[in-house]
Amino acid sequence: MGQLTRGKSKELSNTYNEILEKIHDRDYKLTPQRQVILRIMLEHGHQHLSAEEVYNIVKREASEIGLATVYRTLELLAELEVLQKLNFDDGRSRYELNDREVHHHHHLVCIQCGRVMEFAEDLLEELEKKVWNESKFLVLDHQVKFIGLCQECQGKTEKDQ
Amino acid sequence: MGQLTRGKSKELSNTYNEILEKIHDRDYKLTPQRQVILRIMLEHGHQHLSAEEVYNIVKREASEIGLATVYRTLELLAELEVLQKLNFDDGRSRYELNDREVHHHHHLVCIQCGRVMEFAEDLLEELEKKVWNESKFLVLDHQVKFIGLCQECQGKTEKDQ
DNA sequence: CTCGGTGCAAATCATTTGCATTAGT
DNA sequence: ACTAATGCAAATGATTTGCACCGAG
Repeated sequence: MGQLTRGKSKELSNTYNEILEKIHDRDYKLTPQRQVILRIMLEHGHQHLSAEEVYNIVKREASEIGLATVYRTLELLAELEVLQKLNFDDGRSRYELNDREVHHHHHLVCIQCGRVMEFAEDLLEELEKKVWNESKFLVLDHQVKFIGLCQECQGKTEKDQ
Repeated sequence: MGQLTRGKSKELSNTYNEILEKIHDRDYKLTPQRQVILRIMLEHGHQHLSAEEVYNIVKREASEIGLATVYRTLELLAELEVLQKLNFDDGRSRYELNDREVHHHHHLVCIQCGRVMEFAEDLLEELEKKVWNESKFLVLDHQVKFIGLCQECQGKTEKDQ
């Protein structure tokens, strides 16, 4: 949230204004719908929202935006690398803010309660380097998902259920 | 990786017969459909097949199995940890053999041509340990996906297309 | 003024499900 | 025999798309 103003900054942009600028640079139009959805994603960026969830938040907070537009806008923001599209095998895509500071983290998906937690990014650079050295695949991004049992559910499985 | 023979061995099983036994142990019926699909997955286990692709192979090689049964069987085999369910954001789930020897590897997904390559499993144990130490989340499995450009497509993007 | 963007409804498409029939055990 | 498993076909549910209208540049 600091107001950094100087510096060329990395490819990823994250402040509201930087993103608006990015939209403009790519000759996309700055519609009120896009602004609303972007604002909501900036506010709820860590919540792994699905298109429908975004749609509902919009309906509650602002007036209303067509569901199709929500889909199209989320897709657009993912293409702009503002959002990251995620899949937790619950039958719908989810989006999270691609935060420059936090970069992305790993996801811990509990098979019992379905909750998704986060785990600070770590150790992947070394692996990416290795991928490049051994296969010449140019890594632009990565997603790491751990499937298992969260602390609460570990207790449960032994006794109940 | 070594041929450990003693000990209780890990949970994963992989030979045709071991899997049949596992099906039997869990009181699932050993139907010809399940045997056919299992055989096909053992033969094409590295190909990230979708349900529909399995369905077509069945139709070509053996007689025919209902698509719904293919879905149900793949789901069953995933539950038995014989298969791993994967998602490469192409709108359908894919399945790959959960090979005990190779364990699973990371996936390199090319954003240009869509091809999916594999990369030997590595370095994740350390990270899993860290996850446990810091968050007490019990990791049972993981999936690592690298998104980027394969060697061929790196050339293309600079000139063509 | 001109297109790209939006909203709606209809279309798609993967996956799931109800149910009568079949077949492992 | 007793159920679980199968195979349809119909239902579901997320996502996409066609198209008339609207509004950002």
